[in-house]
Amino acid sequence: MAPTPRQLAHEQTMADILRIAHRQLGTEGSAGLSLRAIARELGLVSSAIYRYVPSRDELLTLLIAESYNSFGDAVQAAESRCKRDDFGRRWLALGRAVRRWAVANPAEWALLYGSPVPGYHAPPERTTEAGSRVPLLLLTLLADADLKPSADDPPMTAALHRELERLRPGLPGELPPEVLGRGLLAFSSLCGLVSLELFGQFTNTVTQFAGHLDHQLARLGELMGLPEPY
Amino acid sequence: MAPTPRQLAHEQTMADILRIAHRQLGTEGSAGLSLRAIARELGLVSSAIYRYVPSRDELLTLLIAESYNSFGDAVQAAESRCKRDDFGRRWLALGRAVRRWAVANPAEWALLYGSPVPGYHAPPERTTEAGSRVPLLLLTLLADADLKPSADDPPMTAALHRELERLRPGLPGELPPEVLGRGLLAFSSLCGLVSLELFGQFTNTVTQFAGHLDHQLARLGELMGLPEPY
DNA sequence: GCAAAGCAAGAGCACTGCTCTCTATTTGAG
DNA sequence: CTCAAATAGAGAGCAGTGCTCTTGCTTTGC
Repeated sequence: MAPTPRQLAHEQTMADILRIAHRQLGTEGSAGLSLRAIARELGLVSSAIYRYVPSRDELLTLLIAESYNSFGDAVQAAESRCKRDDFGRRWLALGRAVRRWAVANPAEWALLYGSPVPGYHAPPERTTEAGSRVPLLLLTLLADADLKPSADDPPMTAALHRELERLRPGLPGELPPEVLGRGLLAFSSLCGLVSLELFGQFTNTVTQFAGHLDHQLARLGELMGLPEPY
Repeated sequence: MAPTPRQLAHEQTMADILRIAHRQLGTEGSAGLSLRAIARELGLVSSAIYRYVPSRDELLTLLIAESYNSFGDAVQAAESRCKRDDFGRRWLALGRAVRRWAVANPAEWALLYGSPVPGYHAPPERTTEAGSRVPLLLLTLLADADLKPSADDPPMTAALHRELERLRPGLPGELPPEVLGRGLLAFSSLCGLVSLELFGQFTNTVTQFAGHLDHQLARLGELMGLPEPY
């Protein structure tokens, strides 16, 4: 069962392709991702690249899955370093890690949370699981915190509840819909904050106050009912 | 000073180009925007299109500016139909209008608030003004509401304050930084909500609870300190 | 040892943005 | 009214893209 030299070479080339693709993504953006350019850089003729990657769309799917996991790893690592019962700090660490990863990998962030690549739609069965990792971290945190919905919060439909259960039959199922709604709002807000900073609406403006991300995270934590981590 | 037939024809062709470009944007996405396809549809040879549009990037800039104004018009119209002193309702109307426009023009929304078109960066002098219209509506609303910052809110740097004054020396200059921070947070959240719904993260999940956009808007309004519009 | 599988090369198709030259038409000034 | 200048369009062409097909060469596994 030892891998043959040929298999090793194949894996190596495959890794090279992904490495170059990630770099291209950073310099040229998702639409500038060119199979021919990758082949050229590898010293291959353009058609040979199709021995490794069946199509450009497939390469994009690979990059998306890889990025989702890199993103999930980074956020999970940061969040898991906090004391489990310090819910405010866990949220703060999560938010900071999200932004840190996005700033370090802007092209990948655009791939995951920006507008979809035109003409291409990622096959859900290969991306939703990895893509749900970070949202699930937040939902787990909310379940751990065992928050009570405020009395005057209007209840949400059970449809969303079921959708989340289908996604992961574990902890989130026990979340009251109101808490869940606030959690998803906080996550959307976080994505919006990071995207506006990265994609440069307002030029400096948002960049400025995103430097004060901690304040915004505190406000969102308060919105979710989490205790201040100070 | 009467426009010659030639000028009229030129304007007509120009309008046709933009119309077709918008349609292409909707069906193919921003990267699928093809000058050659537009020329073909107009019955022109591919090179003739450059009599009207100097380059593909320039066409994108035109589309962006047009979209920003269409967006600003829609939101402004909705917001201005509210009683001026009903601040909660003005926010609700603004948020609903933002989502309504985005759902009606998803490709344009992606152009404005999605990831930037790769290899292209919009010249700020031609887009930031139109792009600031909707954020300014919210800032004006906050200034009108004359909100007091909560005592325990940490102050933000004056740099952001100055940036906003430079942008529009009018009302926003009088906003306390804390109120401004909460307003920008609410706007970012709104963008995040709409983007997550449109770009299909979570598939149905977010779509579900974005149907309950009013609840989320109420939470954000509460976060800004606006009164409930009920 | 040899057939089978796998890798790479090369040519080629259809498409893109964009530039160049050339022609027919319209315009505006004398 | 005339005639040069400005303009719209046509056509060819360059460099790039994704992708397919056929053709060799090399390694693999029986």
